[in-house]
Amino acid sequence: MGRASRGGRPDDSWPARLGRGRRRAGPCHEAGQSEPGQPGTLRRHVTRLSGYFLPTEREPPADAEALSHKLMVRAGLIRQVGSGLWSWLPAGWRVHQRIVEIVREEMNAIGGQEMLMPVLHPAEPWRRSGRYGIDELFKLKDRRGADMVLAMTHEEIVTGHVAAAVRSYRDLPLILYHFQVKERDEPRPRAGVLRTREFVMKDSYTFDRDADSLDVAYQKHVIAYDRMLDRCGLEWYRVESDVGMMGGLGAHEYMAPCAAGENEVAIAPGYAANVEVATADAQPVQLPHRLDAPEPVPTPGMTTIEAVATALSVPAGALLKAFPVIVDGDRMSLVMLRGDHRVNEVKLRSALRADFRPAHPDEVAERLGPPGFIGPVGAEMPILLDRAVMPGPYVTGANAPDEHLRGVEPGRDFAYETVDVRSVVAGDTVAGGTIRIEPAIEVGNIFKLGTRYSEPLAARYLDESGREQLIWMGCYGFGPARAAAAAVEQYADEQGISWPRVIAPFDVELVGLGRPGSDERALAERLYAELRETGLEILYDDRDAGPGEKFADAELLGCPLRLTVGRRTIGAGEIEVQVRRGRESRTLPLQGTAEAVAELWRTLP
RNA sequence: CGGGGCGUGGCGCAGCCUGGCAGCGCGCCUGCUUUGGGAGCAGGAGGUCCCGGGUUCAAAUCCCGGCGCCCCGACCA
Repeated sequence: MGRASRGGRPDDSWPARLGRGRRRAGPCHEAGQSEPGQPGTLRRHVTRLSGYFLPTEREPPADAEALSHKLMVRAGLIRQVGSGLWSWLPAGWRVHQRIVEIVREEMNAIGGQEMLMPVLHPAEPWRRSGRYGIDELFKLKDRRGADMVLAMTHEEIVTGHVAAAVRSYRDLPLILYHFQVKERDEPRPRAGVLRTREFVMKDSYTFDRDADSLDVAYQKHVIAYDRMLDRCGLEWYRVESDVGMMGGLGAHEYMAPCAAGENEVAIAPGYAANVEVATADAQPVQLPHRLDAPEPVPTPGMTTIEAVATALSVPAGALLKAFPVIVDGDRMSLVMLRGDHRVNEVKLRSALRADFRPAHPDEVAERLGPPGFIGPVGAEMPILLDRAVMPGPYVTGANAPDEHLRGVEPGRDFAYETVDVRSVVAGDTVAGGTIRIEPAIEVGNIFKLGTRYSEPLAARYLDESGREQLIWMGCYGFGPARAAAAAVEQYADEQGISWPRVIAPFDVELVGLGRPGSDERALAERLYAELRETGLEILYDDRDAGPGEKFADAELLGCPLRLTVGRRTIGAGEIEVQVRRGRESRTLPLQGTAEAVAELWRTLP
């Protein structure tokens, strides 16, 4: 890699920049024309808007809903090719590549070794790992009829390489990663680049001797991910997440809160978890007085919590909701939770340590009673009681038509096992702190795989005593496109995008007003040359267009600084600089403008 | 996979119900004017009306079939 000098960089804390000595695969083109830099210095971009492919639109596409979708299309960053399939136009790709470069640096910093694996795979390793049946996996045949797949991740392949090459504990640990396109036949692509069928992902894989060593690799990724998210300028949370169908030993997701997010995150001081797995203390509920024994009450036609609670003048939380499930296809269990709570199927699945489905109405009728009136008293099946149900008298179904029971007390009136299977809600508490729930987009995840892949793919090594051992693995994903979209969502305003400065397509947009050939334009040209000397990346709006159009386009694209060269200020020996975030303007003296701009840029968020 | 909606010039849309010259705004091209918040005047280019079939003297419009795209839900190693 031609690691060019970074002399003259305005920010040495950010060593690598787009467009410099990149030699990786992928369609990363230099933007605009290039001018030869001085020997040993950066190759600088000469990017004049008059010749740059940045098709902005005044109106968002009619079918766009999410803010990032609308703005990224309007700003000329992305264009749609098909459902969940997007092209990145030059300015958009610059953003993407800046994020990629940050991720690459942080991966290298923890000892990651970059490589590249193909997108097209033979089906065989996927059959071996047991993932060939996944619906989201694109499957195809080659001309000879051999089954092929388009990779959604690369566990099978990378594990195969390691299995073939690693013999000894001395070959471990390893951190291998690549940036590669992933293909997923998503049931429903949505929201621009937020959920697509094809996207670039950084995925890394760690290979270790044992669980403790895997912990170390995992912890390295926590550090790297924390840093890359910070550097990208995103607001983010690292949250506990579900280990999913793959099983696994632990997992976290990196979530960027934003309105278009598809996930819900429960956040309290010192706590953050995906709502799918979040645990919290429920808000208390006022229970009625106790009874010596359950007492039937007529509830004709009242099959909902609301109807029964209203009729009996008790809060919904004073009822117990019964959720009958069929576990592993045959056994029925009854899950009981407070009437004002909802079953969390992800948590229930892990509590059961088995797959389940809700029981059908006829199964309910046969084993318990009429649906809408079922309860735990007299039920001959395992009863799982959510831990938010405090001791006391509750109203439950009576397993008889049009009848409920009141004064039902867990333990006295039915036996149970305690589980934690409810979805937390805003207002619950964790260690005294109140939970709020925010939508968020998952930009990265880290996952302890254990031996999930090393076993079927026979990735083993010999330990010090010559015994064969399975390799312990972890996998770690990061989506630059989602990070970019999340940044758009988090910082956009009425005028458009407002990039964090390190991932902006350009550092500065220079707007030359006046007619081509005017004094302003001559000054703008001179300033353009000076600015480039500072190492900043400049987009120069040299179009023959009105000021309104130029300002609007600049604010839509969202570069952190906008310089305006116009008659109004040059008479006073000044030029105007606008900070995009907040849109506040100030003037800088014409003398030493470029250095002052670089100085200002360094202070931006 | 269930529900809803849409497909007409580059973008946003009207026209469809009630069949009869394919329109509007923005953008684009040329000229002149204009140059600190999407400017004005004049002239101009650009459309297999998603595709196929049917009905009809005549289909963007009615009928049948298909394809594509969006939204909600389900789903999302």
